[in-house]
Amino acid sequence: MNTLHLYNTLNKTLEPFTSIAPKHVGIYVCGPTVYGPPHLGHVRGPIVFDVLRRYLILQGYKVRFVRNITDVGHLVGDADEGEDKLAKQAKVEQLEPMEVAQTYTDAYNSVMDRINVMKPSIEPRATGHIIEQIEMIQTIIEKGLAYEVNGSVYFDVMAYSQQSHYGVLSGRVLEDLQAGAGNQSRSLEGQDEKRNPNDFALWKRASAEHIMQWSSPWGKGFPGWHIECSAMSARYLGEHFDIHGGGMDLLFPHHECEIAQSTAAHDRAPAKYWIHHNMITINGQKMAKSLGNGIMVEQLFKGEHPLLSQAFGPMTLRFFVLQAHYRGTLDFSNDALLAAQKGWQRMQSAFQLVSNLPTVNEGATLDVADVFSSIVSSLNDDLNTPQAIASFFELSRRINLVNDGKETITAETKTSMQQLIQDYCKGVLGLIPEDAGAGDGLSDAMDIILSLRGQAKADKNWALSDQIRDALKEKGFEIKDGKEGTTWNKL
RNA sequence: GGUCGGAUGGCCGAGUGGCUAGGCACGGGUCUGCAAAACCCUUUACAGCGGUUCGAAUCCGCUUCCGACCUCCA
Repeated sequence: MNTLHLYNTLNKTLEPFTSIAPKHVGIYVCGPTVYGPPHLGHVRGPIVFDVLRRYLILQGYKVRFVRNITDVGHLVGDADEGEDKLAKQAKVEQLEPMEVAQTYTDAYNSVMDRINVMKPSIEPRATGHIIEQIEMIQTIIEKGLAYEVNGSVYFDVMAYSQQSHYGVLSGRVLEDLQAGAGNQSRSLEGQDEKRNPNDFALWKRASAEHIMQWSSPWGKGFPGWHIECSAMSARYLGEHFDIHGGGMDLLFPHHECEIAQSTAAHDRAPAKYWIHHNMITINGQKMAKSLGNGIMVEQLFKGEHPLLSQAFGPMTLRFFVLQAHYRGTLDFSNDALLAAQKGWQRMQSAFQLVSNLPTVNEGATLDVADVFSSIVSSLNDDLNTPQAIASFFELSRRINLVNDGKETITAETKTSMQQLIQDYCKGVLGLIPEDAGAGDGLSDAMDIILSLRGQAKADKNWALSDQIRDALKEKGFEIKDGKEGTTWNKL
């Protein structure tokens, strides 16, 4: 494919991407609810949309990337129905809700930094946009598409569906929703206030013990579960913007409600493209607290989890995520992670060889034009990163062949190789070499150790040289003796 | 129950009418003090049963199994 195509959930088709405004793209991605430490499920979406953003930037677009922090709302399931998730956690920990939110926002962002996800252009918080949300609710009420009951405001789905299609995104039909088996046992608070079971809250009246609450035209309360994204995306990207992203689990009701609210308030659909990534599984099973198979990102980085045999670095994680297409499920397992780690290391060490590759003026035996075009067309095909990575392995193979003197390249081919690595691997995929100890003197210290070991080798003191190699390996440093000298890397 | 996805070799994971993706693991080899790396060779899979077709992992039907969502979730 010659141009970027994306699968638009709205139309269930692959569509060529064209921006609403020339050379500018607005992206809104649903961010985390910050009430717990980041787990593996938190990592996929950000990486996927980071690649999309980086690819658009490479193509010359100016991208405004908005990813919110949800620090209010969302009800707790289980026995604590109706209670605010953040408030609940706060009671447990005896902390201010905002303190909890801050702690986990920091934890989340620290993970984002480590896996090389670019910071959002704007990272708005729900609690910082109560006014915008209230104003939007008022607009919807004025249009006759929401109603107030006992200090709560509900979106009138039936009234809305008279003029617009409720269910455009999820393909859900109102009649089917009414049947809604499976959840009948869950009696939700305020259900009897609604005119119709499908109506959803825009604003909820807060009980006295509810910690997070704000004044509103309808009394003290807090915003509903979907309105924040509508209000903040409109504020920062406009009423109609390019791309809205999120996990498939948010498709219904969250995104469906967003579309309904925004359309009600602004008389137009909010986003042109809706992009949804699939979920992750652990050893083929859904990751869930009840199954006891949840893995926190920190546990992965430290190797501290019963399902993991060792620690896996941030780039291994990123590489692993990109080795699967974003719309398929991604299965985490120790074996799969080990495979990803090995593959990523091999690719990395090949890439390190490029700058020293010899070139010839004529009679070169290979080039990389085909690799270049296949990487570009893979990315254009709905961000097919696994295919792009396969091509990067082909590039690695060719680099190694040239390095071994079995094939030759021109200087132009070498430049192409460098461009591919710089612009596409580092730039778009965001896969950067994990530099072990740059700037902290580790590299210098290692040079000293390795030169001493080189001396031992020259003396044929194999016992000593092997001892040094083994000891370093135990500490996570791998030593490789090549023809051009000894190299090392951090495992 | 409703809606929507899946099932690919030992593991992960692309592809989607004819041309054995790729990674990891396994086995053999070259190289090497040994190891690692690198390179070469090797391993022909698409849940089952029917159908369409010159040809199907790819299209259609049925069956089995798995999963997601259906007002907590990334």
